[in-house]
Amino acid sequence: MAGEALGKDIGKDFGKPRQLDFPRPLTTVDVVIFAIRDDSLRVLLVQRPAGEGEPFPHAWALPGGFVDVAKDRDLAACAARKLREKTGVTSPYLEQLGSWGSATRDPRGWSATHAYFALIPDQGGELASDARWFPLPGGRLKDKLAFDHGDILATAIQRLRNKVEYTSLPAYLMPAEFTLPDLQRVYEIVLDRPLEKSAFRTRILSADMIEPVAKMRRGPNRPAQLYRLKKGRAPVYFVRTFNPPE
Amino acid sequence: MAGEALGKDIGKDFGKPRQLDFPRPLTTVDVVIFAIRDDSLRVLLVQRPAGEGEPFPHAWALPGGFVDVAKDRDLAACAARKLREKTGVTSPYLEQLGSWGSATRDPRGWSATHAYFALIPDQGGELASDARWFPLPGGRLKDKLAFDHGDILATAIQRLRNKVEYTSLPAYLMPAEFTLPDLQRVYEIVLDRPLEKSAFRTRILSADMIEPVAKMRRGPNRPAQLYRLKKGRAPVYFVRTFNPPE
DNA sequence: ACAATAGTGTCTATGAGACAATATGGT
DNA sequence: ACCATATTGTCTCATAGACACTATTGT
Repeated sequence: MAGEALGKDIGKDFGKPRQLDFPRPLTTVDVVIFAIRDDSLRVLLVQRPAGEGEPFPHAWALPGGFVDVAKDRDLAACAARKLREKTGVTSPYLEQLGSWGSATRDPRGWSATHAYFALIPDQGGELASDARWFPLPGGRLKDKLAFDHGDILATAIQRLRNKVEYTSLPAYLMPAEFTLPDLQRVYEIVLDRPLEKSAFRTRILSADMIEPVAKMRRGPNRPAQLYRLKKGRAPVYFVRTFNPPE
Repeated sequence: MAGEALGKDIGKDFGKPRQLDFPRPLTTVDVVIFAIRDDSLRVLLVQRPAGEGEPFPHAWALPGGFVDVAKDRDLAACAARKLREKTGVTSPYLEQLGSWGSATRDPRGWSATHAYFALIPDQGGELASDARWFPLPGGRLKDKLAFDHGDILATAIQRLRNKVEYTSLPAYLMPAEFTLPDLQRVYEIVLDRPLEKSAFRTRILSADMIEPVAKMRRGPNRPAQLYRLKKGRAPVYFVRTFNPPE
């Protein structure tokens, strides 16, 4: 069976496929999905199944799986499909994080995963029953994850924090309409340190990435202007970082 | 034959490998190798073979090839091996660039490549006979490359230029000893614009990334202090970019 | 002395950090 | 009026950009 499937793929158009006749690594795609929930940064994890031959039974892992050469046109489409299947989100911020491949990361054999990195707004309720949002206190996850997913997650958190210093990425974690203090709070959650109100506002407003809507957020105090992301959601790169506090 | 090779990989430790019984994408690693030669940024390309069943015969391509599950412990080792085979360099700057995978990028079937990005000093003479250093006038390559290697190369150039704005990466393109004007020249070659001498020197020297050696470069004018990279070659990130000229 | 390049200093503009001051709603 | 939060303003500091100036070699 394996031979037939592989042979069909190999022998299609070429007379002498000798050079393709060697074992191929497994190919997977995994997605690190971040969202802000309950005032903290969270990552979506799924529990590994416990069937026979399944590696890391019951362990928590990044959502992902094998590339389906029939269904997936390319890697990004595969990542988008996995994100959609788990969260229903179709138009997120999705970027490639990197790839991890080695002889030992999967007990089933030499395998390589293409890791992606998604930012989505808080989606309210419904999740697949095997999925959960895990908080990341101090930018770390307590639990050990399946495969090398702990490494991949750590890399994703580092990349997110690093980019938040000088880009508009947190905008993709916001709901459709939000205030400047809301946005600042999200920056502070991700960076885990307070930012200066005044400098923050100057920077965001001069970046020309958001526009006011004709509404105010009302509460028991002075109302705040509501904004939304401008169309053409390309992330903005600032010329200077928020100065780290050493 | 194909079935036997695949079966050996699959059936090793598990009783019911049903879930692995599907076609696997091809897995390759490609390396974008940059160096400065003759006062210009160059990339190392190799010519595709012309045997039967070979895709893109005679076309130029990035050095790379299939992951060898017997020889390569992991992806980085595979990339380092390919770099070593083509250039003899063993201790370069090597980082992951990203991965490209789709049903159509290789006529032999669904394939994914893990692309790496290397910076090496100019190595003087000897190259494999199928390899050549191509200049990149204006940050572009005239020739069409095999597969999607043109896209990969363009991404690598963009990443290099972007990082050069705020990191010490060009240091890895320098020979063991170099002067500050030498280093500035390399920055200018990569960025394709002149930089201010004074600001450049202040920035590099305060970054604590190089140290003077007890020698001067002599010429028909004032001698220049020679420097070398400090040990622990981690790249330095500056807190501000060189201001782009808009 | 002169050419040529190495290296330093001076002045200005920009934007962050600190923090004070003001604005505007609900109660 | 008072509280709480939003929004703006003021002052200082660090660093890039522009550009002038000084230093040191070979010829």
